[in-house]
Amino acid sequence: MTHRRPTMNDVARAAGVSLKTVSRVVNGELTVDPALAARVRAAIGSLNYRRHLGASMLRRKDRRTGTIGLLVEDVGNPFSAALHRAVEDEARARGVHVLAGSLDEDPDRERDLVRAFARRHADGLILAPAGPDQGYLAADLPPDVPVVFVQRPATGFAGDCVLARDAAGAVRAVRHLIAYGHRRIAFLGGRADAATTGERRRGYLSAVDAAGLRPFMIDGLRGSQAAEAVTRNLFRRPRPPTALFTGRNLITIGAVRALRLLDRHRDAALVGFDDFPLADLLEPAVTVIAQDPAEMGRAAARALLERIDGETAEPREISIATTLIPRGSGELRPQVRATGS
Amino acid sequence: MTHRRPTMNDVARAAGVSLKTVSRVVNGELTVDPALAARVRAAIGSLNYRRHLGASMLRRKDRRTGTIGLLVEDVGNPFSAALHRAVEDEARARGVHVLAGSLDEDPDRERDLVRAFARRHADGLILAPAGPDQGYLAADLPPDVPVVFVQRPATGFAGDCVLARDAAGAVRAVRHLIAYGHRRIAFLGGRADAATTGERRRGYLSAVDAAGLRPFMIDGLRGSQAAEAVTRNLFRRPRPPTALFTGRNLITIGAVRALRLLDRHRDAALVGFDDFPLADLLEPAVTVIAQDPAEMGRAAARALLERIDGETAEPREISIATTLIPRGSGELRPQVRATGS
DNA sequence: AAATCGTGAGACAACGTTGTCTTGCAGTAG
DNA sequence: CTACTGCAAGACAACGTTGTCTCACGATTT
Repeated sequence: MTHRRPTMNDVARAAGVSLKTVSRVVNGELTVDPALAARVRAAIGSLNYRRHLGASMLRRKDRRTGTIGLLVEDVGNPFSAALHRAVEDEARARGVHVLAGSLDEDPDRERDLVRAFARRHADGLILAPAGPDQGYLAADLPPDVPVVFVQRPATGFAGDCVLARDAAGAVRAVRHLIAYGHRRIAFLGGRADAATTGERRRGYLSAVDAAGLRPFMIDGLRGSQAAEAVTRNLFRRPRPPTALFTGRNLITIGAVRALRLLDRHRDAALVGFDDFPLADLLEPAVTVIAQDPAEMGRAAARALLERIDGETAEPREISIATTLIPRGSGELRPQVRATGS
Repeated sequence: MTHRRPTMNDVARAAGVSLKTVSRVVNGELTVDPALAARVRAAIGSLNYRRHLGASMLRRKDRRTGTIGLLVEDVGNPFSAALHRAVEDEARARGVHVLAGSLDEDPDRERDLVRAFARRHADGLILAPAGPDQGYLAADLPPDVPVVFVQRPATGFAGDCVLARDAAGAVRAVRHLIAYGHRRIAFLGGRADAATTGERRRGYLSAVDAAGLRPFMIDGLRGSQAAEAVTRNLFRRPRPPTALFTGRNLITIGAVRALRLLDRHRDAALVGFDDFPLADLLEPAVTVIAQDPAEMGRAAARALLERIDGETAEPREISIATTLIPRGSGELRPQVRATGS
């Protein structure tokens, strides 16, 4: 006799009851005599029986798998990892598990992973959109599987959406620098097509405009090294900026490296979007507009779990505040006085 | 008519073939006339049919789900996140998806999550053991589901094991400090029952012994704040250490904070186990024994996928080298000359 | 005391898919 | 021209579970 997985039938035989009674006990129905139920549970224990999830799901159509999918930019970066962790905590409190995947800003990968999670019967999805359009979700996802978007808004599919107040945060950063006397403030932004970058850029522009300054933007930076190179070039120009506003944590780190190499880290001001670990231990410590990835994760998970529990209200947009954390680098005053008025 | 999920039968009717033929096409069997297969595929496309994973798994017993489970200490910490990312990349190349969970060093949670993943038919598990014994795996996991352990060895269950050379790395760190003239070297370690801490402590002790020095250990630190507090107390003593060797990244960071606050960061030497982002940008930059979490993740994933593909050799132990990265903090010489011989 | 009700427990079918067996048909050898 | 082979494609059962229906039995009502 080979190592066969025990079935409800085996349990029923061992306990001397019918198959159906075992099913009832396993599903916690209360219409079973306690003595019988105890016998069944004993048999389950001694056979080490586990219900076959597939068979169960096959029979009952409404069945939840107790799994949600989380699709973020990169499970390895601190922002996504913190969000993941918060989602996991919130889910765990409800007995729900989390499947996570990294998109790498690749729309094809986004669609692939959505399909994969749909096949695995995820009860719902938390998605940080990578592609420009999420219309495909209607076709790839069963109609009763809700999606909550985080970080970036979605196009072409309705769902709750948890966003940081990107534009407001950017305005705050620029005003802060202006308050410290800066008039040449450069913006170093990420990929041009990412919605977050767009919002931050918009905030930068409007604040710069409102103050009557000339905007100075470099867009489309992909990573820390690109940001470092660009920053070094920036300070070779005849009239370099006196302050930098960087659009995301990797760019901020690249800028810090460049300023350090150029030995400008004590006079060029820097405010970064996104907090990052150890920002407070650098010299000078880095002033940031902090998002709250944990709060975003919690909010997204809560919204999703409510939808899964049947909430049918109109999709909401939940926006999570950003905080300016002054640490030093953003409070440096310009060294070279502007010659104008 | 309600929104019913299309079945193979629906596809068969639409394509004018039998149910079984659809099954053959879906499973890529080659015994189907190309013209028929094309008709079937067209029908699948127009109905947007997806095979019901549960029903499929129910019927074929050998079926892989294409999912592996990853159980790490905390998906939010940089080490685990990097490992996760590497596992995901390696798995993705084989079309396999990754379910991840955080254990928080809690043995109960470890067992819970293993059960949860078993229920979801994970094809295999990568586990960084939290508890002292993994004997329960034999009962909770079907006999054909392989487990690969990372970071810490397992007890009571056979499986491949991917470890960093913890003891060797610790010896290296201590020798490095000794070479720079230190004779009072303190060790700040993590939880006493974690195998990694044990190994690192062992390495510290043997290197200190070999040099004829007196060991000086503080164990059981849980996080960054505990490490910070302990370090501050340490330097209030009459003869404080001239060098610190810290047992993991969170402890290193706590120690850095304390040294900074005490303004000892320019004279007390520090070598940390585990690299961490921005260690090179601190002042002084932090010398570390770097593990290679990405390499560990890749090795673990490869080993697991081989096992899943039927590899049956004896369990291997794969050990991944650590690297000493000198950056400054570990090359500070002791300021107060020892008065001895 | 007969009729009614409520409740616990079993019989049976069905979920969507795949393994096995059978059928039908064309091609080929005798 | 018959018999046999090979192969594509269909018929049917089975996987392990749960929904629905039915039955038996004791308690309550008339």
